[in-house]
Amino acid sequence: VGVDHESAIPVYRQVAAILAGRIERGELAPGRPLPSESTLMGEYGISRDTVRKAMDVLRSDGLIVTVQGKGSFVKT
Amino acid sequence: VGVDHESAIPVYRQVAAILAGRIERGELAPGRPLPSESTLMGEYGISRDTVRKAMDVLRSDGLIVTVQGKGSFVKT
DNA sequence: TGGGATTTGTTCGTATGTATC
DNA sequence: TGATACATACGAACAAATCCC
Repeated sequence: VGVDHESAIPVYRQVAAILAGRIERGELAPGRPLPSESTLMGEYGISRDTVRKAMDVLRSDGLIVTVQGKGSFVKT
Repeated sequence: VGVDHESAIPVYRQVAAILAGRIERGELAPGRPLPSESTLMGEYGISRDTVRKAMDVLRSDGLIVTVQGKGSFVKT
């Protein structure tokens, strides 16, 4: 599963949708950490800024919580 | 020798070039430790993030090796 | 055995600038 | 004009490895 830089859908929304799907399917279970920003940058070949924007969406949707120095976690 | 924050050359690349020069001249000899990240932060008035980016360059160029808890050393 | 100091490793928080569309 | 995306740079917090006493 990758991102499409040609798509009309912004990359950060594509990544947010991908991660939301992984959460919905339980692939990323409640309480578990998401991949780090650095890992996601590598996985999808995108900048940290874009990763963070995707995380902002998930946080706004109440799917994750983020802790400085620790990581982002699927909401329980 | 200092860094120029106004230069078009990123600070981390300037620092990498400075350290590379010190290695080339033998001022930092093979096997010897480089100054710690903390020391370099003070010497050049830059953040740890920037110091580490400079180290990344030197490591990629095969000039140094880094060991957690010990330091970075000029490659022998 | 244990604890403290030092050092590097990893993570998120924030701001600025540039380029593109 | 505004949204998107990348790069740079500074902070801050926590973790892990090493060393020494």
